[in-house]
Amino acid sequence: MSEAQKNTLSDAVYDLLRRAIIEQALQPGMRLPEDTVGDQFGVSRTIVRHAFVRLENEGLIVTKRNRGAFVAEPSLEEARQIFEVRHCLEREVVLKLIDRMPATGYDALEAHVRSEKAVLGKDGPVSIRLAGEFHTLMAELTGNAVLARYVSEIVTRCSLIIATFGRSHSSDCAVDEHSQIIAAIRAGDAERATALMAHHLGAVADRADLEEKKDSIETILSRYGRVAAP
Amino acid sequence: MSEAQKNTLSDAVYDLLRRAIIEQALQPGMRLPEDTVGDQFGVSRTIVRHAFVRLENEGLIVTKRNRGAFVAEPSLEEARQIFEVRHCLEREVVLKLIDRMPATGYDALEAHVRSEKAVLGKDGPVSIRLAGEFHTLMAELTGNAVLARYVSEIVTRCSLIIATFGRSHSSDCAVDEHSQIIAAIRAGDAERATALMAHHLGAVADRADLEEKKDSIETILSRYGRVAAP
DNA sequence: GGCAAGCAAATTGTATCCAATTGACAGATT
DNA sequence: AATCTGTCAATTGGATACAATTTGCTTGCC
Repeated sequence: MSEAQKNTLSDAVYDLLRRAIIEQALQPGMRLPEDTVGDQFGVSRTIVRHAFVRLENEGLIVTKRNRGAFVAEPSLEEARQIFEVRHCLEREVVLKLIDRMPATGYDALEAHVRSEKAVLGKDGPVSIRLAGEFHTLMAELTGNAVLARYVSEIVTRCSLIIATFGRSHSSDCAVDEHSQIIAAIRAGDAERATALMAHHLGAVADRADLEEKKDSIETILSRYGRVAAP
Repeated sequence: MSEAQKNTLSDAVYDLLRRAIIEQALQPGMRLPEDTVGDQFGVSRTIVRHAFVRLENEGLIVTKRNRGAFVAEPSLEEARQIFEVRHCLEREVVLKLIDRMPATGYDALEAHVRSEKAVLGKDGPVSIRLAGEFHTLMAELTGNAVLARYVSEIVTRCSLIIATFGRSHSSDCAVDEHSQIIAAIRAGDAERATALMAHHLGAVADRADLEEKKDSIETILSRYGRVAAP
C-alpha cells in the first residue's frame, strides 16, 4: 500500500490535494466544495469524497456535516500535541538509525540535503516540501514502515501548522541542522543526535511562532480601541 | 472528531466492522464483498466503501484492485514493526501520566481493571476488547488526542496480529500487569513503570506466538510433497 | 487426461441522480 | 431597533445505474 498510487483516481486526487496543502497553496480554513475540486481534476464528486475521507483521517481537512470540507486550522493545543508526538517518534527514528543504517542510507540523506540546498534561495513551496521530506526519508530508512507512515503523517500536519501560525516560512528547517543530525548519527552519538533533533524540532515549532497568535479575536480587536463605551 | 460517531452512516459501519475485527468475529483473510456488507447493514455500497477507506488506512483491511476487500493478515515483519512503534508510544504515555495524571484518572483506570476482572473467566470477545481498551484509556488520559489516536490505532492492529498468529487468546493481557502498571505510575516510578510496560507488551507479543508461524505458505506446503516435478 | 483459450458471471470502479440538511436573507413581530 | 421565523438556494449525504476488470468455468484441442 506504499504511499504511492494504487492507480485509482481517488489516490491521485488525494496526493494532489495533500501536496497543495503542504505547499500552502490551499490555505488553512479554505473551503473545498466537492463540485469545484471534482471539476478541477476532471473527476466526479464520488472520487473527491473518497479522497476527502483519507484527508480528514489524517487531520488535513475537516468536514462539517452538510457544510462541506475545509482545510484544517489546527488549534494551538493540537499543534503542541502534534509536536510532542513528533518528538517521540523522531527520537525513535534517530535511535534506530544509529543502531542500524541501511547501506545506501547516508548517500540518500546527503543527496537530499544537497537538493535542499539547491532550492535554498528560492524559498518556494518546493523548499517547504523538501524540508519535510527529509524527515520522512529518515523514517523510511529505519525500515519500519509503520513508523515511517506515522512520521510522514505527522510531518505533513506540521506543515499545516506552520501554514496556520507561521509568519516567515523561509528556512523553516535549517538545512545545516539536517546535516548536523546526519553527522551525529554517523558518529553513533545517540546523546547528541537526539538532542540535535529535539532542538531542531523545537526550532521548527518556534519559527512557527507557536506562542504568539494565541490571541483571541477579541484580544486582537481590543487593540484597535472602541467606538462606544462598553 | 472524537472517534465516536458523527452520526453519518459510514461512521457506524466503520465502528461495527472495526469491532468485529477486534473481537475476531471477522478473521484475518476473510473476504468482505461490498454488496454483502452493505446488505447486512442495510446501506448501499457507497457507505461501505467509505468505511473501507478508513479501515484500510488503519491497516485493518487490505483492498485489491477489482478484487475487493479482505481482513488484513499482518506479516510477521509488520507485526514486529507495530509492536516496536507501540513500545515507543506507550512509553511516552506512561511518562506523561507520571508527569501529570488528571484528577479522576486513577479512578477511571481502576474501574476499567475491575470490569476486566469481571469478565476474566469467560474469555470471550469482550475480554479481548477490554484488554486493548485499557491501553487506549491510558493514552486518552494523557490529554494528547493525537497520541491517543495513534495508540488506539496501534492497539487495534495488535488485536488483529494476535488473531492472526495467536493460538490461545486467554488472558491476552494479564489483568494483574495492568494493576501493577497503575501502581508504578501512582508511585511516580518512571523506571519501573516503563519497564513494566515494556515487559507487558513483550508478554503480549509472546503470547501472540510471534516467533512460531513464520513459515511461509510455500514452506508449509512443501512439507506435503509435490504433484509434479518442478 | 491435461492444458490453453475464450466466454460468462460476479464484483469493483466511477458517474449520475434524488433527497435531506444547512445557512442566509428577508420580512414580520415585539 | 432588535429578534425571531419562514422560505429559498446551495451543497452535501446516500442510492442507483452503468462501465471496466477480474475470476472461474466451459469447451476444444493436443
